[in-house]
Amino acid sequence: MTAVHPPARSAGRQRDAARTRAEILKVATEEFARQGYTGARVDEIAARIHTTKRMIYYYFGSKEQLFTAVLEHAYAGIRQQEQQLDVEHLDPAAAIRRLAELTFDHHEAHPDFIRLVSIENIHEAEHITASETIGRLNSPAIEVIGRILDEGRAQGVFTADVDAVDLHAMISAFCFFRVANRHTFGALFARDLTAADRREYYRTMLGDMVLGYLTGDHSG
Amino acid sequence: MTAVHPPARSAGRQRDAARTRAEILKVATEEFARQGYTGARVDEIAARIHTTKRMIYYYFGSKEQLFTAVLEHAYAGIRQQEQQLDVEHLDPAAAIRRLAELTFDHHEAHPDFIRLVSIENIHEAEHITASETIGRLNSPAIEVIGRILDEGRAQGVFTADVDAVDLHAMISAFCFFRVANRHTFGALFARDLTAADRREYYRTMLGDMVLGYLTGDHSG
DNA sequence: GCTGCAATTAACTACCTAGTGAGTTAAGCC
DNA sequence: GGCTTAACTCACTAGGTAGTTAATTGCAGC
Repeated sequence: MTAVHPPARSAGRQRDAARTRAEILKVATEEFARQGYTGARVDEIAARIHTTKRMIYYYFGSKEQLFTAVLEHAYAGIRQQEQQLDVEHLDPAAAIRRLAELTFDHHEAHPDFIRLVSIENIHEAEHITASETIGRLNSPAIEVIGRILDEGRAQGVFTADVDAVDLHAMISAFCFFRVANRHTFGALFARDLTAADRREYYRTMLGDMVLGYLTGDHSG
Repeated sequence: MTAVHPPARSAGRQRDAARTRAEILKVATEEFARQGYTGARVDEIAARIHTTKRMIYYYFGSKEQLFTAVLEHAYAGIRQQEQQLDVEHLDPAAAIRRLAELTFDHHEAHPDFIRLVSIENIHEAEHITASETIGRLNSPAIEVIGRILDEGRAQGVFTADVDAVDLHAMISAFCFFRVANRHTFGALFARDLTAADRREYYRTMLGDMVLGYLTGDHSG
């Protein structure tokens, strides 16, 4: 908490541990998201924020630990956003649709997060698994979905045999695929899943899909 | 000379261009799927089939071209399998469910393909885009879905405003996510999306979801 | 059995890359 | 001002890494 930052000195950066650490984390997030874990270069991260590679090892210990810190930070951001979910004042169908749309918007707004998750899956979630903090965070979204499902079933509008985690998977699958696989899908089928003028269409499609499932006929 | 080496004509593998090329492609597929494009090692691919790195450059020119060849080969395999789709003798609802289930089964049976597609998306589909052959292959699945949709609408059972490509995206999203993201999803929500004893449940869920969407109420 | 060429081998190059050893400088404290 | 230490810099290592040069060998056609 430096009250006054004197103007930058000619040689070397100002000494500000918190800022340096935060900058490393931010640029590392971009680099890992862009290049993948193996493709990211520690030197490049250092160069982009005008520090040295040595500082990265000073603060994070290793490339692996840096990547783990990046993932932890990214997931913490998501969970924080989920805390602000406010859909339970709606009727169950509207609440689920709204929640799905918020997931949809979130994925679209954070493509780098999507890339990080894809990359972490290529590595079979080894960093997340090793992380102390990520697993402990429980997901507000799951709890919200659980309560909406209970209410919807109590009212008799939801007929599907599904729990909150699997419904979350269904919603995430649609939102994630649309962003993560847009490049290959676009190349193969000549359709841009993230085109601005189709955005509302897909948002509605998602809600219709989830509600179609929850309220549909399940006799076979 | 090499009295110590009893079998084989002492030094070197047998000369068989087709076999060598095929082996390179097969092992390269595994390596790229496991390690990602940047993480894969040309030396390692060569070592695993007891040839030299030079042969890889002899047959494929560069690491990038090798990866492109791997993608081309993988996609060709898929399209070939799609040729054998035989669902149009069923009524539209059953046909769509069956087709979705075949996609589901295919994704589950080919996790390495899923990984390759994830990896190629990290690279923004640059290799697929550069490929001469992949784009030309048109997708039998899209055409089959298109005909089923037409028939379903003609019969009045399908009400959703969707075309074949977007419906294919919906089905793929569910199947792809379940395999591709199973590691992070499992670590975060303690649920194994690919557990054998939940397989039928998810298969049914997919069909219910797609048919719930196609036959559901779309008034909002 | 010789010859031309495709297939294969081995030994390189030139650069990259994660990680480190060890010293230097600024800031807070007395 | 002098001391302490966190924050920072610089130069280095040791092993990897894609790609190459050039020589060799087996096989098909003659």
